[in-house]
Amino acid sequence: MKAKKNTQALSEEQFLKLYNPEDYIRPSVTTDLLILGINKDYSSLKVLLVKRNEHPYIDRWALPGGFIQNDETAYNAASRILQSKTHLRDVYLDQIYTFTKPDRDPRTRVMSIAYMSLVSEPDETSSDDEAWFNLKFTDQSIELSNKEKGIFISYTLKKESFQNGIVRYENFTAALAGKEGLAFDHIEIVIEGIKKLREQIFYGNQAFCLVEKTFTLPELQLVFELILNRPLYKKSFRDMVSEKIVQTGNEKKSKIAGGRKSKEYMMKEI
Amino acid sequence: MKAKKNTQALSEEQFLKLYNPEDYIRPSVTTDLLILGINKDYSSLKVLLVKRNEHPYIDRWALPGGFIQNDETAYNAASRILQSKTHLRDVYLDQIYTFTKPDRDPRTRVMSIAYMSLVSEPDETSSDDEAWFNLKFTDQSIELSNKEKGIFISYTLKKESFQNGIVRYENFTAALAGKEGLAFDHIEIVIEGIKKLREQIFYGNQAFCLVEKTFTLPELQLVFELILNRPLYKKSFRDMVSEKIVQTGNEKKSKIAGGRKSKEYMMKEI
DNA sequence: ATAATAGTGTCTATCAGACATTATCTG
DNA sequence: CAGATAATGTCTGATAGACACTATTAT
Repeated sequence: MKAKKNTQALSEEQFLKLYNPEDYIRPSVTTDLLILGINKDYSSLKVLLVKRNEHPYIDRWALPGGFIQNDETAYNAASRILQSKTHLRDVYLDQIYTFTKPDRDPRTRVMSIAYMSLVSEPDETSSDDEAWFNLKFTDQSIELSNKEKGIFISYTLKKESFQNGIVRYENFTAALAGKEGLAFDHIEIVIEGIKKLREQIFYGNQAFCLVEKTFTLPELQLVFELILNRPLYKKSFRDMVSEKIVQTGNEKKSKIAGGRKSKEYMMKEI
Repeated sequence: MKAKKNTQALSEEQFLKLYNPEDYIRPSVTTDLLILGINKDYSSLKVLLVKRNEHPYIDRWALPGGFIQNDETAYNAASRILQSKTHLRDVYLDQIYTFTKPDRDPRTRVMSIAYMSLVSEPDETSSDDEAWFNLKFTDQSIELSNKEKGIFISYTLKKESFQNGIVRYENFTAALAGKEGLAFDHIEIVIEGIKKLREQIFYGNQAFCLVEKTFTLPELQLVFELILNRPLYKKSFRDMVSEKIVQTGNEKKSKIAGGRKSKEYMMKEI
């Protein structure tokens, strides 16, 4: 089969020798990471942002990201960047979507393959150009805030109806509400990532990535509620997760004064 | 804000002038299309394949695809390629996944942003290098066949368990069973596309893209069953779709002799 | 009439939503 | 004990699975 000639009577070997990648458009390709975690006191969803120290969008906050190297898959690149930021291994990491608007980067054509990572116990990195932000995602707005740095990034959301063939989508469109927003189109990555996580959280086991190895059901429920941004009924929630978990035998004291001890659980190994 | 200088004391304007895209890795980026349709007699799921007339994988069947041009989004490129193949407009077209293995193309680094399109009434294109193939996707195998051309492409599937952080995936891995398979990693695109379609079919309206504007419920049920590759209970199915459809008032005769006439339906406009 | 297909009726098990009750802990 | 939190009980309504039955057509 290798001997097969093409229309110019070239074998595959000859063809590959003559092939010049410069004949085709070659954009830069990056991967950007939506790294999510939960506050230690389960009061807020958190997202890791970095402050850009270079043009374009210099001094703006952005999702961590970087160019994909020659010998890497997009996943490998995302994994490398994730490790350089969090020093964590074997962490949940999944492709969200690929963003390709021609003008999304003013330098040159840059496409971005976005990944989402879910980590437990975000350690309090306290560098100047890297920080965990509180993330609040409602039907009306997205707010990213960091109290220590006094930064409050805010977008208002409009639900817009898109038509794809005969299928109608309800999609969020973000409009910057405050003075300065995230760099590039990173707010769209946040939106797509949260949307995907909300779709999957009931069927997959993503929530278990955001709690510690052992957890109580009130804690796990808070994780679900933070992601979905709505309260869940305690009994229904417990019924729903009951066959995914197993008791450790231990009990945990509630963080706040008063109240009964919680039973401790682990994810059930199949 | 434009006046802000970077570490080399360059303004954004100066920086962009000096910025050289050649300093970074720039792969070629294509989009490949999984274009699905249903046989006129609702007996088989169909996929549009093209025969490659150039190295690499010359003479192999492949998903239609092409390079993304300078001024296009990936969606625009997919839409352009789709129209050149099917001459259809306003058709369902959605991003599936981006494939980035460094060696997936022997020419050079080529990433592919895969899209899925759903069309009704595949017209019988009967050219030498473009044809609709029957697609059968079971838990054990994927078979792509075209009787007129005497082509039967077959892969056996293994369910493999992948671990992503704490989340375990059941994923299909394809191994070529026949003599020649699809070009490149296109079988993976088929797998990812069908997987995504199966996940969405009950919640979205994708099935309506595969039938004609008016349809009967036995027809619509066949579409679901072909995609899911399992039988559905008639009554449950009808209850499930009942609030998405509306009667036209017409009746349609069954294609085969004998049997009661079916009522005709349309998708309900919201 | 018979076979084939279309369309309904109904029972069951499951499960999310909703709310009430019991259990346990701190001060 | 009061107040707070954890855990469980129970009712309802919706729905998927399963099967049975009725209705309409062609031969």
